[in-house]
Amino acid sequence: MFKILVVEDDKNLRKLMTTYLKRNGYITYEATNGVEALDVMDTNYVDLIISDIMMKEMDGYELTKSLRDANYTIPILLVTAKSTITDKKEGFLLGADDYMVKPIDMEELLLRVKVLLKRANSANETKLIIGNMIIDYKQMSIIYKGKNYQLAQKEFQLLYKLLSTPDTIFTRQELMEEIWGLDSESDFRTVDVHIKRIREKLKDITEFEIATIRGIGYKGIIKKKD
Amino acid sequence: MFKILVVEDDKNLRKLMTTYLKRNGYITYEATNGVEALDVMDTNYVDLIISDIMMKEMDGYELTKSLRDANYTIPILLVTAKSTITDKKEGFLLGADDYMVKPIDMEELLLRVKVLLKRANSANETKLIIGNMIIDYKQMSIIYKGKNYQLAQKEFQLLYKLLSTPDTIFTRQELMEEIWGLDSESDFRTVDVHIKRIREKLKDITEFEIATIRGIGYKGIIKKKD
DNA sequence: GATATAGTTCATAATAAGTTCATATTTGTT
DNA sequence: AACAAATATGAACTTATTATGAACTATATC
Repeated sequence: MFKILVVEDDKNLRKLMTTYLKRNGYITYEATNGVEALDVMDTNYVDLIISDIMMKEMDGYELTKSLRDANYTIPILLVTAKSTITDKKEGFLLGADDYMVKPIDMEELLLRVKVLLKRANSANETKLIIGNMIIDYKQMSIIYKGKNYQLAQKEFQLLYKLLSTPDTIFTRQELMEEIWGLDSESDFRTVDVHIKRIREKLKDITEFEIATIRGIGYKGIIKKKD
Repeated sequence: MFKILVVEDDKNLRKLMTTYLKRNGYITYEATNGVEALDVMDTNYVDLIISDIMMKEMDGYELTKSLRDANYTIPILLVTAKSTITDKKEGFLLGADDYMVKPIDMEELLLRVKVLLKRANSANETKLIIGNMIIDYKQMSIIYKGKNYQLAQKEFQLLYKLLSTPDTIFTRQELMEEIWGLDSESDFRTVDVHIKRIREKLKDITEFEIATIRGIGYKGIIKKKD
């Protein structure tokens, strides 16, 4: 199910929104300002952000900007009491995806959330999203907390294979056949070396692990949080 | 430039919107109902539709539905005097992308149009602004810290392509097809030479980088400042 | 038609990816 | 604890791909 982070310092409004969202099948996280929001995102995968603009510590504009700067494409819906055109312009320019003015009509909120999620998800085709890590097959890139990790081609394919079917054991044979091709003459130990290099290059990422299954092969494990 | 079809039976409002849009660099078409709108689309390419809901002949809902049924993904912004939630729901469910209630604030209309186009096109601007660097496609110029850098045509197009969709890997094949044309007989190594010359000529600019993806192609990277 | 500019090709150097292998370390078994 | 078997690791090596410089060709400019 989709996970929505509600950033709002007014407790009543925040509760109203999360209750409404939960009742409609969304999982919600809460934060009272931008800094808290970033904290939540550090440890949880979030599909969409609904954020107030005026808040202490870090406001909605700053939150939007810092997420976009870090290459996050997550949909952001800004909410505000002010409705001057300058405010709207500011929000849109910084990369917000939608904008609603208080008082918020909850029905409309749900509708807009739905539209935003639909749009974001149809562009997520060949991506594996594991916690804070995004593995994009097409771009051959791994993004973790805004940082880009570079793997060589064989390494990347190996990792993708292991994590797209987690908890499943693959023999070296199987991995070689799929990634090197049926006719490969390379030694099976080559797989070990690649696994070693993946572990080394991605040692900062705690979201997953490649486990050795002695006598058989390897499997990808996705580590669950809380 | 972008082409916008305004579907509205109230002549005054229609003129107001088209005037405003034209003044901001859009090309506009007009229609007074859904049937006329479909006629216009039959003979003209349109990037976005702004449509009233209540109209004779074919209303905004029907127009939206018939376009979506025909698999058009063109962005549609519905405009209405009614603002009940049922109406909004109806519009969104049928596949509209945004919704505005009369009276229309023209500044806000412009903002929403821009966001919708960007989303649909993700290449809204003909200028790329990356930190201190401005890449103007029309003028084929690159300005960085007040200084002008001159690239040859092919070089410029390559750079523009890479930076207008950053972080995306392009194969030499893809780059050639897009810039040289489908039927080009030139060697793929030619791309390498151009890349080399771009890097050489723009080596002072730290805002971006062209990364080699060994075995695949190249990608543009926009470097974030802290 | 001379000159400059852009674009292409090609040979060679440089580099990164992939492989192999010898050795260290870990793991499971008795 | 001792042993065997398997895996991890570091480094050397091989291969494939890209970068580079320079020559060459086409195109535009005067």
